[in-house]
Amino acid sequence: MTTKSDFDVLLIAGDIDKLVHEPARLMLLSILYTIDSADFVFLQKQMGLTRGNFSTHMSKLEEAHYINVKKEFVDRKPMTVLSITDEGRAALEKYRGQMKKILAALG
Amino acid sequence: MTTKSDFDVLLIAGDIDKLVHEPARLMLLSILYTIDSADFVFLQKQMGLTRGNFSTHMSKLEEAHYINVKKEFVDRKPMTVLSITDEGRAALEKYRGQMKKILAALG
DNA sequence: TATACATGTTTGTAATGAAAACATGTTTGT
DNA sequence: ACAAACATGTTTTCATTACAAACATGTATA
Repeated sequence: MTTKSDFDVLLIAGDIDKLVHEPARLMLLSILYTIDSADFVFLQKQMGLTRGNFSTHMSKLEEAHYINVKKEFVDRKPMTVLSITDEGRAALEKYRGQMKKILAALG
Repeated sequence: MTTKSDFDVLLIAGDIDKLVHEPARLMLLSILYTIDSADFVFLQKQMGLTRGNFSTHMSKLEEAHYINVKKEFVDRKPMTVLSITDEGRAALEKYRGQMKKILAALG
């Protein structure tokens, strides 16, 4: 018989995607998951992050292909538009599944 | 009227307790939440961490008073027993509540 | 009595998150 | 027209952190 402790499900915490797990990025990815796309300044202000901090988190998600970053000009000013990718959706859904299991195991 | 976006609940991700949120510690705290107490070697092996890594995570949770660490001798060998504190339980429950809201907002 | 074993801790290091400083261009004020 | 303020992001710098290797201590064994 396989030894299956009552907490074995909790071990999946070790497989969590840290790129998604980090709070600021979880927030950003979740927002984009619900509203599909939004611009840099709007998101940065809503989330209460500095521009620098937001920028680095954005870049990491972009490098992972979890979001798309499109740069355009509006009223002669630069505007950066973020949108979630299919890969990003999949990653967040996987994360959600893992976290749900963990939370469920806590009763 | 207060501007309440449909993703406002996701902003609570910024208030998450990072001490609990870190995967290895979330795992450890969750295990102790379900089985109350266990020893160092058992936990370290189950969790698949090196002793050094486990030791530092343990210490951080101890410093935060989320767990108790008791050292004794068994068969003339040192044994370290970890147990969750009320404060630790409260922290994990708060964390669970926050994460549940976030996950729920994702549909 | 040395060699291996067992249990943790401390130290060294690479990665990370956060904000300040910087770069680039635009609008405003005089 | 020209400087100062504003707007949008990026790059750099810094402190913290997660991780594992090395270390310390004691025990069992050959």
